[in-house]
Amino acid sequence: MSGADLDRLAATAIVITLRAGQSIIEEGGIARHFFTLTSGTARLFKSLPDARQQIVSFAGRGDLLGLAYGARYTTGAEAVDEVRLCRFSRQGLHDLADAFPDLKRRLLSITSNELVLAQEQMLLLGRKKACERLASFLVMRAGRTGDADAGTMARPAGGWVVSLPMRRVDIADYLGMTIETVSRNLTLLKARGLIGVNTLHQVAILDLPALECLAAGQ
Amino acid sequence: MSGADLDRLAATAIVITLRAGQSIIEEGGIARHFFTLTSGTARLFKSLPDARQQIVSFAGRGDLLGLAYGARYTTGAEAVDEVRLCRFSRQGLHDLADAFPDLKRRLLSITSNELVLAQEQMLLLGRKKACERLASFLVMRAGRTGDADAGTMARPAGGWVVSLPMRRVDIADYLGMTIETVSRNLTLLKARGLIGVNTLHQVAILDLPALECLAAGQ
DNA sequence: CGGTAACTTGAGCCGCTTCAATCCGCGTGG
DNA sequence: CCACGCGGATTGAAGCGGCTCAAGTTACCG
Repeated sequence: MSGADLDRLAATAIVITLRAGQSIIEEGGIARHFFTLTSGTARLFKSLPDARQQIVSFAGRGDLLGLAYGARYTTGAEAVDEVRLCRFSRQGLHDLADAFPDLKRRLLSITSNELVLAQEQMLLLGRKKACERLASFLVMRAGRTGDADAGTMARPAGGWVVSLPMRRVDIADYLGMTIETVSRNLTLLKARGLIGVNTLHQVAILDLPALECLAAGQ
Repeated sequence: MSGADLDRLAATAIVITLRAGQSIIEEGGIARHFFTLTSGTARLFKSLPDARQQIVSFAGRGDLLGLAYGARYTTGAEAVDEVRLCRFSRQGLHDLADAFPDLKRRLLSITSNELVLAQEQMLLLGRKKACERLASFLVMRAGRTGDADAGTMARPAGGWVVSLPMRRVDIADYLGMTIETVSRNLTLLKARGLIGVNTLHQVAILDLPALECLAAGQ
């Protein structure tokens, strides 16, 4: 996006700050806006009538929300921790996309990328065992090299440190399992010496190669 | 795509016919081409080293293969039954997309659509029970209103007839379960009077509302 | 410190997988 | 035209991984 594009878009922008748990996008609602996340983490999810939930992705700083859909939002979005975002008119983007082909290329690139991630997640949900899922999740989180506030990591003496701003129930809903299974397998990975659990929301990766191996299903 | 675009693209095209089981795209291979499927059905899949497989989608007539990826194919593709397709140069498409912004819009629309379907499938794989998965699959297949040769349906006296060109193992790999569970649940749905199994590759939907209800998780 | 929400741990159970046997459909050749 | 053979599908029995339910523990916040 060039500076001029951004300026025109910025004219319709509203800055919003939300606390943990508050709703950003209502699943099935009419898609009037889209958002850019400037700080914090959000969960994008789909639900079944009896409250079963599947988190489709976590969004961090710089990510766009509410884009890849038609007239209605097909996923909901909620704040995982304190979230700041800019709200834009959806129509504004469409006008802009018509005027600036480069923007379309950018949107295509973002969407393609999300599709590849979604397909990787389908492999995880359909075919991986619980501990492989958790390993995949931790490796993926470690790969977010500080591009999001909540996903920052550093390399202290103890190894890679991964921050997990979400609660266990979010991890469970992302990996298609229960909080108990998440908890048990975290303990398991810790007992095997692959990770260290520093606090509830911070995990140290002690043996990244072994974790990657597990994540790959070997 | 306008006629002129197609003409330029067609200059690089090669028509290919494959038998059931033959490979179209090798997972992880360098992405030199893309394909349009003109008849038959293909499976797109991702694999783990120990041969566990997840089918990410089935492609029918008119679908594009090998598009939404980077330098390498992130999913493999194989023929489910006899498949005819046109092979195009990937570079040709990129040149064309730069010259004709409308094509980009089209690609974005296709990719967005696939993303929405992928997210729906994540909900299925992560949170639905075996019989709900099978019901979802059959309803989805019934929804393909004859846009693909292999997915055609008609409405005879007995109800909607859905054609399933793929084998049970493909259905299992698509729904994240085993062939035995697929088979058992087909028998179950039949016993409940929701479907009738005409042949191995053709199922009659006798109670679509009930099947949709089951698919939605109610 | 107390209170509460979130997390961990334990015990028992259930749905799906695994392993194995049988059945069916279809093509082939006698 | 029918017997045979083979790959794929169904059915059965047993085991197990993850779920459910329940209790205990920890982190966090006023």
